[in-house]
Amino acid sequence: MTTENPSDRDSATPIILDGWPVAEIPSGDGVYSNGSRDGANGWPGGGGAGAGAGSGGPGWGGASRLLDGLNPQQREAVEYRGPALLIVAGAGSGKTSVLTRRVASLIESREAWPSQILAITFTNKAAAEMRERVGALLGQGADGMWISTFHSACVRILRKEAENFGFTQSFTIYDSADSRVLLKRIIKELEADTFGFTPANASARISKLKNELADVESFARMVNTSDPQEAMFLAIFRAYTRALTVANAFDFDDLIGQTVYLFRAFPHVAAKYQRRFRHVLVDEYQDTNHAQYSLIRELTRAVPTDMVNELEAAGDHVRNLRDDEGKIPGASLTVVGDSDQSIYAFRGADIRNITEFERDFPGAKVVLLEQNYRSTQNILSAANAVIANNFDRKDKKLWSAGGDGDKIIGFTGYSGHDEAQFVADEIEKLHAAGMAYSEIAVFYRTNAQTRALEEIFIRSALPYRIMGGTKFYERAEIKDAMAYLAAVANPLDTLAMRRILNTPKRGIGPATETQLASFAEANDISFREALRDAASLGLGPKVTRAITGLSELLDEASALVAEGKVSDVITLLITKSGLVETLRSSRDPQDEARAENVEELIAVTKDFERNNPDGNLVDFLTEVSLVAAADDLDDSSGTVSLMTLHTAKGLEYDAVFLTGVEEDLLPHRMSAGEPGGPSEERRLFYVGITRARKKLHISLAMTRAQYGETSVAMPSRYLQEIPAELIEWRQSPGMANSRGGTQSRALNAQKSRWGDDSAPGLQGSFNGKALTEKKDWPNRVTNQVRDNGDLELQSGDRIRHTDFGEGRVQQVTGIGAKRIAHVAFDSAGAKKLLIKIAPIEKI
DNA sequence: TCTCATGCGGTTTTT
DNA sequence: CCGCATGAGA
Repeated sequence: MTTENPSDRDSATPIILDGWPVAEIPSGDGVYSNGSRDGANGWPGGGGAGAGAGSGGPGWGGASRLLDGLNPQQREAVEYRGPALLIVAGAGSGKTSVLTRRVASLIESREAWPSQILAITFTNKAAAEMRERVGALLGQGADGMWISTFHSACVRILRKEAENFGFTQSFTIYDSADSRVLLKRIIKELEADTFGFTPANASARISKLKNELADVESFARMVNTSDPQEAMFLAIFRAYTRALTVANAFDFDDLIGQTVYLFRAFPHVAAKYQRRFRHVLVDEYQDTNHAQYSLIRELTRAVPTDMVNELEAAGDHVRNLRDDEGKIPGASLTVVGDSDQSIYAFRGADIRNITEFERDFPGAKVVLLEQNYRSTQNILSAANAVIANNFDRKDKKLWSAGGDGDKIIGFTGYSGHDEAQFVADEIEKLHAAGMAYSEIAVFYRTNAQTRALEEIFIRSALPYRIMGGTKFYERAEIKDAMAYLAAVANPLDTLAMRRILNTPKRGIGPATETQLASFAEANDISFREALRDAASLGLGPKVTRAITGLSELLDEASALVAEGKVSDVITLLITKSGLVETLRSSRDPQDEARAENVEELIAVTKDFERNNPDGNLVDFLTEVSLVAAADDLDDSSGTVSLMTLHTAKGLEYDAVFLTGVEEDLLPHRMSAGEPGGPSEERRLFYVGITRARKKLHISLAMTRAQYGETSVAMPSRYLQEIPAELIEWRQSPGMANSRGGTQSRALNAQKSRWGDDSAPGLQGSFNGKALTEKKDWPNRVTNQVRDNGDLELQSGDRIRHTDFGEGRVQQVTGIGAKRIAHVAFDSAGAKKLLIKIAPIEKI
């Protein structure tokens, strides 16, 4: 990930402990230990108002700077000192600002060294932003802090400590796709598919167990093995766990779970980190799962006296950290979160971690941030009204001093394309009125919804980018190239080895692969060594040559690793393996782009080298494994951003389009069965609403295409939870329906939901007839992509568009394939069209 | 062993 | 609709 700055990494890669500034604290210099200021050794018990702002005012110069422009609650959140602090931060309440200033104030007041601070965020993007903002406040003073995600913090610890429990520090990290490949093989071997197991559901179940910190052994103890299906699952879980261990690999969930295990099994290891981190801060606490919660608990545990003595005997400076009893008190914990924005329960996030924080950490202080600095009051009122429908939540109301602002704009399209056209048109209007594209975002529930949006956007020549779509690193050819690297870095990584075995095709088929695997098994050697011994397997000469050739290439590459540059290693691998060459000479036209992608990877490694001069191959692999969808958000690109509601969390835009607000989509059909499903979906809607600063658009469609079929869609139940006076419907569900023609209401339409007291114009529900009348829709958009070749247009030309009818070209801009016609249509108004693919003809 | 054709199933969100 | 698995033929 891009979040680790070089100096940060430096201290981690070699020996972590020795590099820590804390070891260099001159003894007797009590200023930097907790002991010097009020309430360190024995925290002022229980939620005391004393510790922060009031008592003994700050004696350092920069403090007021850090408090500038903060409201009283925010100030308190920055200044409070105590063992535990919960900041309940509503959407847009300035929590990042509070968090960064809190960190800065700890440093500036010399209450802590940077190295004593651990700040954990959920995404690399958030970590990067936080690091940047802390850096802006402190400059070099921020160096040495750990500001990272749960996962990268754990990787760092695990790499350092792996040898303690049977792994080597060059372990591979399996992402969810890797896990599924592995499970696929296991399920096939065990013939577990007959019990209904699939890689997806097995992986989900294992992940759930690991999030609860269960391992195979504990699971085996509680499972009912007389149930054959359960017995089978246990077998899968066993095989999976064993495969990971043998491959010297961790999956995503292991990164957290194994770190907790490490701390619990090896108290002296835990003590190092407990001693080091005196201030632990956790962002998005409502999204932590049990494993993450446990990790935090372990990290903030006190170090018992005898363990401190041990540390001291080993040469650590611990005296300043001891309390009266000689132990090192637990680190101070600050968590920030908002239970209304908890949207990851499906992934094991436990909302109780935040709702029961005060019970977990007795004496914890709670600060509430309710003033919103982001959105207009209308948007906030809608958000408040929606979220109020979730029961069992603490009442909390966002408010703004910024005025009501514009009404929310509602629109109902006849189809997903129609809806997309509305979005595109509105964006053009906003842009024409001076709003930058980069300040506009379009949200949707599922990735599948991007298709219609993309089609229309391309045609309308709207610059857009999809955040977290098919990611670069998920492409097969990139995974192939990465597998070569993984195989070199971790020779035990059988999964990677098998992946590259016949990629590119070198005549090593499944039969040979199985032979190699059983040869390895029988002789108790690794797959890698089996490759080396291929000659003794008695295979055909051609196959044997292919195998030894690959084996030698890997050897050559590992020799190169020692000399350094990752880019040289990857270059060697992808050229000598023939990976690029094969793609280049393929007659599949898509392979050309794939070859370019693989070569792009070289550029990526060079970037990495520039940013991490001391980074090695393992560091590079780690970085790549942990990059996530939300991380490559680059706001400077000047494009409209498209993303799922989940990706949207934590971001904000001037104008937001919330699309597909329909039953079965939001709330999603799949959520209906889950216990907290509908509430979580509502929170997702709430998150979407609260991303908007000034303009919020909510749209839906009457029919939606899915899996190639169109089906009738119903307005989302959440729509009617927004007070009618806050929405201005450009085209309400009722209006959209009536325009379609006859008003025969379907018998099963839910009339009561759309009673007169909700939005006006909503009474008419969708009817089944819409489908058959589809061809008459005025805004209908065909979904075939066409190519107009070198169609020449100039201003003054008349054209005909399949959807918009006839119009006159006003202007032509752009060059080549990106030529854009600005057209004034006779009835549809002004549009911009990408000439190459727009469904138009000259008349 | 590789390539092509056909049929089937699946589908939420992601560190 | 799309990707993937499966099976036949080269």
